[in-house]
Amino acid sequence: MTQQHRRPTEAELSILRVLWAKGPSTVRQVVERSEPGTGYTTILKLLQIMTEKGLVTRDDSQQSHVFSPSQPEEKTQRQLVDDLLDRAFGGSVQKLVLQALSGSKPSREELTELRKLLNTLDTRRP
Amino acid sequence: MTQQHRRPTEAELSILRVLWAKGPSTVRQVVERSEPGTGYTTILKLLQIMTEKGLVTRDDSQQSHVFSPSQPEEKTQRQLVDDLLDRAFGGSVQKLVLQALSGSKPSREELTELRKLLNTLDTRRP
DNA sequence: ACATGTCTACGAAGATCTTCGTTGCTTCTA
DNA sequence: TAGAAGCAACGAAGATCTTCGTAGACATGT
Repeated sequence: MTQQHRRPTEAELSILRVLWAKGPSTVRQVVERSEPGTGYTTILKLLQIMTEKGLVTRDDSQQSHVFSPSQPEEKTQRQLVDDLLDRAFGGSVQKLVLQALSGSKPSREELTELRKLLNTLDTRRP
Repeated sequence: MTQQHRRPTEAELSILRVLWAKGPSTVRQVVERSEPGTGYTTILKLLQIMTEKGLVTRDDSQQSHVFSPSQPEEKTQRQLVDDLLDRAFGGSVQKLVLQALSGSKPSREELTELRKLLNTLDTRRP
């Protein structure tokens, strides 16, 4: 049975952000690398729950367990985008991209990059 | 004081989807226009809460109140995208667009549309 | 007037999420 | 070796979200 992944909650996502940015980490490291204000046991508990859910994997060969994301950053991000696409945009990628871009006022460089991206997707087409 | 909008919850968003698609609606109409399985009073309660939060406005001049989104669809969508951008993509529009597109395998027509969109944003540049 | 149907309001239960205190185990150190 | 420090496990409280039963207001038709 493939463990189906529920969308990470708010607090879970903030932990995943740390693991993505800083790599595999102990509880203490996650605490230090997070925005201050959240207690040690809170983060420990969250990591335990995330382990149960399959969001992270735990290496307990050492005294202090080390946690890693169980999926690559990109895969989780894609799930989140697909989810938002369904829930708020009726599946229209175009609308989503439009809102993303209109909010951020992208630089000319970013626009150029995005054009390249479109070209890549186009030529890669089956 | 401007009522600051918290991100709509799951159930709230599914009601907003109906109001966006079908226009101002009574409770009964929202029920009929939603996926079946949710009771009348549940949706009534949600609309009451959404009214308190300022997510919808209520016209109670008639016997059956009529609810409308208090913000245009696009504004709420942009808030949701900006939010996801912050929470999951470190603010990188590019990454978000990449994931959105790689998930959906857009048609050539869609890609053309997106190019037009990029051009528009480019020439509109300050 | 009364019964029936429709409506809003309200409260509370159940589910999920977040937070942290406490406990007991292990490791370090004086 | 005794005490202190660091660690995971657990349980439970509090917050938020979702669901619905019940009650009361209002209209309609007989």
